[in-house]
Amino acid sequence: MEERSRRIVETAIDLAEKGGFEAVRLRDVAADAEVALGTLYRRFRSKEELLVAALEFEVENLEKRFCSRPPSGANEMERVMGFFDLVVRGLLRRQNLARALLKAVSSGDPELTQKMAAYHAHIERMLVMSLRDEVPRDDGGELADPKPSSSEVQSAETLNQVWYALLMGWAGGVHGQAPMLEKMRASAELILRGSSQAP
Amino acid sequence: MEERSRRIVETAIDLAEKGGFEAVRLRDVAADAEVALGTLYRRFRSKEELLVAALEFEVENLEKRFCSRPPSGANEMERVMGFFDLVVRGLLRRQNLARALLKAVSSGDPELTQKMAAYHAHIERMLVMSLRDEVPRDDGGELADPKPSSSEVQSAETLNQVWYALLMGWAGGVHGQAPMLEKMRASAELILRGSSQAP
DNA sequence: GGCCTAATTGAAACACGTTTCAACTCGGAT
DNA sequence: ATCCGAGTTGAAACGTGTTTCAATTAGGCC
Repeated sequence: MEERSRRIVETAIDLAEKGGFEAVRLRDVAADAEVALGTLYRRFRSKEELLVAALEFEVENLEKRFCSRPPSGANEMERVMGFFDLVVRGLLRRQNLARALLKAVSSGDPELTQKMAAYHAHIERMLVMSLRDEVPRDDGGELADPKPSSSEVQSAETLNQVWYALLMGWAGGVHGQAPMLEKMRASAELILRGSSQAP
Repeated sequence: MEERSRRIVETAIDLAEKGGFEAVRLRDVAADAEVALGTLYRRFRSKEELLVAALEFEVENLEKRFCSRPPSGANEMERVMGFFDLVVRGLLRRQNLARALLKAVSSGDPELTQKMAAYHAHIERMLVMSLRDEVPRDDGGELADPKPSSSEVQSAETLNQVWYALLMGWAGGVHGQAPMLEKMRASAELILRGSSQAP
C-alpha cells in the first residue's frame, strides 16, 4: 500500500480506537492524515471501504502473530480455542476499533463483497491450520498449508460461521467477550464431535 | 402496536421492498404514512429501530406460518432444512426488504441489543421445535414447546449461529440463496451429527 | 364548555457522508 | 526547460439521518 493510503488507514484506526465507528469522521481522518477529502475519496470509495482496509491491515497483523506463535494444544478443541483467544487479544481488546471494523465489514455494501469473502478466507485458513497440529512455517511471507482435506475445510467453515455470528452478537451487545468464548466453545464441541465421525 | 406506528412500519416495509435500505428515506416514510417527521421520531428512535420493528413484524408472520404449516420431515436434518426453506420463502424472497432488515439488526446499535436478542430467541425457538417431531400447536397465540432439553437448546443455538452468519454472507453478496442453503446443510450435518453423540 | 397535558405538526437547522469542480502541483516524456 | 496528464487541494454544495421548537391539535377531566 502506498504511503498516503497507509497514513489514511492508520489515522482511521486511531480514531476508531478512541471513539468507534462514529468517531471516524472522514473530514477528521483527512485532516489528521494531512490529506484533502477528495484524496481520501480517490483511494477509498466510502467510509466502509476505508474501514475494511483497516480490517485487512489488522488481519494481516493477526496472521503474523498467528505464524510466530501458533496456538498450541493437545487436541483440536484446545488449538481452535487458542486461535479465538488470539483474535480476542489481538483485535477485540480494542473494543471500539473492533466494533467499527465489524460494522464496516457487515454493512452489506456490494462493493465490499470481495473483501468480505477475503476476510472469511483468512480466518478459515488459520482455522484449518489450528485444526492441524503442525507448526505453521512462514514460507516466504505466505502460509504453508498444503492441501487441506475437504473435511478440514468443512469444519473450519462451520467454526468460522459460528465465530462470525458470535462476533456480531458481541458487537451488538448481546453478550460480553467471556460469554462469547463460552458459546464458541460449546458450539465447537458439537462441530468437532461431528467432524470426528465418518460421514 | 398502535395504528399510527403500524402505518409507519408498513410504509417502511413497502419502501424497503422496492428499493432496499437506502430507499427507506425517513422523510418519505413520514410523508407516505401521512405523519410528521417528528411523530416518526417520537415512536422510533432511529432508522434502524424502525426497520427492526419491521423485522419483528415479519418474524411474527413467519412464526404464524411456522405454526400453521410446521416443517415436516423424517429426521432432524430434513425438518431443520424445512425451516430454513420457510425463512427463504417467507422473507428472503423479498431480497431488498430482507437485506434492509438484516442491515438494521446487525447495525450494532446498543439501543437495539434487546431486539437483536429477541430475534435470535425467536429463531432458536422455532429451531428447537423443528428438531422435535411434534406438530407445534398454536396455544392461544403462544407456541407450545415445553422444557427443551439443554442439548436441544445447544443444537438450536449452534444452528442459528451458522444461519445468521450465512444470512450476513448472502446480504453481503458472498453467496446466493441456493449456495447459502447448501452451506447450511453441510454445517447442519456436522452439528446434528455431533449432537447425536453422548457428550 | 373550559382547561390541562401530551401528542402532533411543519419547518428549520445541524452533522456528516458523498460529490463536484476549478485551480494547482508534480513527475516524467519530449 | 517545457509540456502533459494524473493526482491533489480547498471549498462549496447536496442528501439524508437527526434534532429542535414554536404553534396547533386532540383527548380526558372538572
